[in-house]
Amino acid sequence: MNATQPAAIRLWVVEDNATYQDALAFSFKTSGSIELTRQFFNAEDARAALRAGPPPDAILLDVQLPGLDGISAISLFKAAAPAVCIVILTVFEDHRKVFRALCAGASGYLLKTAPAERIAAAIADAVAGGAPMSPSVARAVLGRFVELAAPGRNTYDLSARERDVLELMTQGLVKKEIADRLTLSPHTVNSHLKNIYVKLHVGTRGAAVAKALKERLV
Amino acid sequence: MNATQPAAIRLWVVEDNATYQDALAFSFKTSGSIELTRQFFNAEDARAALRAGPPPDAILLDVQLPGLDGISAISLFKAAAPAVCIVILTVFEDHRKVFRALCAGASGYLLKTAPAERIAAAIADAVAGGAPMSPSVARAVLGRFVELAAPGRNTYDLSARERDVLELMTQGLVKKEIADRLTLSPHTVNSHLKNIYVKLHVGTRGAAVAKALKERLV
DNA sequence: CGGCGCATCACGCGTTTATGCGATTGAACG
DNA sequence: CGTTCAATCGCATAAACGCGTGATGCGCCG
Repeated sequence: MNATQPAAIRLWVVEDNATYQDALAFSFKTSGSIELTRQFFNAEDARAALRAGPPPDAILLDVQLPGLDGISAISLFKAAAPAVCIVILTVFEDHRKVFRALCAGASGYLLKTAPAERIAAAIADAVAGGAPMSPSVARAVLGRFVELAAPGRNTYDLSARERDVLELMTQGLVKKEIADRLTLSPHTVNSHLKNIYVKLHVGTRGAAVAKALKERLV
Repeated sequence: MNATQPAAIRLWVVEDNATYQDALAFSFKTSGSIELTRQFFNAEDARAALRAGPPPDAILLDVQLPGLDGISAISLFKAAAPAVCIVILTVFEDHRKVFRALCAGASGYLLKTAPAERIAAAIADAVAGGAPMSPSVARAVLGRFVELAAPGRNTYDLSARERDVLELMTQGLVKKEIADRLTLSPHTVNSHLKNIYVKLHVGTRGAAVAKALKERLV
């Protein structure tokens, strides 16, 4: 399909290595879908530019920078331009750094070992709502994710309906609201609550909510 | 570089839709780097084969299957062949399902909207140690990851004492118990509770506990 | 078929909570 | 030195809650 070409992605690059900057600029020139509108050699300048004028669609950001480091820069960039997609491009694969960058608001994390086409594709991916990462980075994130998100093994034999009720409890709803949300009588919700309390071995709403969230029952 | 061609990835596919199976088989035939060695139409047969013989390098697994569903199958596959890379390929984008699949041991998660080349690339990626995901899935995982890994920076200006009370609330204690634990009058606890509710913008104990735990305030 | 678990609904009682209205103290800050 | 604010305590009331004790219908399974 040769649809009308979509507007090119306006990209800024923040990278202190001039040679690498040039290489990137060259590869984007041939890519077509990405328009490299500005280049910076440190994060401060990029930040100032963000605050001064219209933001780009995406920023390709190195971590190792003179002065303000890349990871700290992420939050600042996001504060100045919340909608901008920040993709990290670095040689560092240190997991701590990776996680901090992502938590600070980065949309993607690439290693400089990635081929040029992959970098262009990743930027497009990030702007389109994805989260491009180099394979090893993705695997590390996934590993940590599983560690954090793995549901507790204790299911406490809650029925499906009881889980529904429990979930709404964790959203702070009161009995009547739960009843309305599930189209039930408040009496029925009462029954479910009682059963939940018995199964979770708790006696109060707060304890039930706490147990549910701590043990990831919902 | 035309190095000697690496050994093709031995792949099994578990997918109940015969037409889609054929389409996949065709696309892999043209890909070259992937050798589709076995095809199954349900998870039970695949599991039996895994237990019986040598495992493949990767398994492409649908979620919606007759009988044993794909997500439950992941753990079983992993138990039978820990080294195998499991890549989910499904139409479902339900986040709960995605997270459960990844926690169960899947290495990747693709939507069936992905183009054929992307699927082949993803399998190679997974075998090479990556974690291929469709953009929207990756973003959802990243979002949840940040939620879990990033301590909530919202402190809501809670005072030290209020945090004490909040923490005890998250342990399921009632007002009187909190008072005893902190050697306070129940009236004082009452005051703290009121202030906490105001600062957290909630109106009930359950909501306060939920917010505290979800946003890592304690 | 007959039990069993689940979901649904119902009532009542005593307790806890949420939320008004206060007050006094003491530390912090300009 | 006066103001501010957290921390402590007091009280009253209406609403929500916890908990016991029911009942009815439905589907499943041996």
